[in-house]
Amino acid sequence: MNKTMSQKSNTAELKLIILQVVASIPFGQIASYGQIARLSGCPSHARFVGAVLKKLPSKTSIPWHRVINSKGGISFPVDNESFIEQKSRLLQEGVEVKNGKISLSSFGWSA
DNA sequence: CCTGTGACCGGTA
DNA sequence: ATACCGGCCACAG
Repeated sequence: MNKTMSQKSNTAELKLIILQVVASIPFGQIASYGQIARLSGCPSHARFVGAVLKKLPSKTSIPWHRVINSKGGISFPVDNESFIEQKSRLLQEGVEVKNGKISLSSFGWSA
C-alpha cells in the first residue's frame, strides 16, 4: 500500500531535480536560471533555482557558476565576492566574460 | 495566517 | 540600448 512515490511533486524533489540539471551542464557551457527551471519541468520557478543554489555549501561539486540570468550576465553586484568567484571560474573554463556579460558563443547547451 | 524577500523573466516605454 | 513594472512562487519571520 505504498502506492509508489511517483506523484510526489513536492518541492524537495524539485530541488533535487534542479541540482541534477545544474550538475549536468558540461564544462565550459552555460545555462540561465529560467532554462534550468524549464528543464526541471517548472518554467515558473526560475527564482527558486537561485534560491536553491544559494543554499549550496561552498564546497559543493555542483557547478553553480555555470548558471547565469536571462540577460546573459552574472546575477551578483560587481563588488560582491561571489561575482569575482563566478567570473574567475568561468574564465577558467574558457568562457568569455566581458564586463560581467557572457559571450553568446557559450550558449547553446541543451540537456 | 499574512507579509516581505529574492543568484528571475518577459513585456512595455 | 536602458529603465521600470507586474507576475511568479517557495520560503523565512
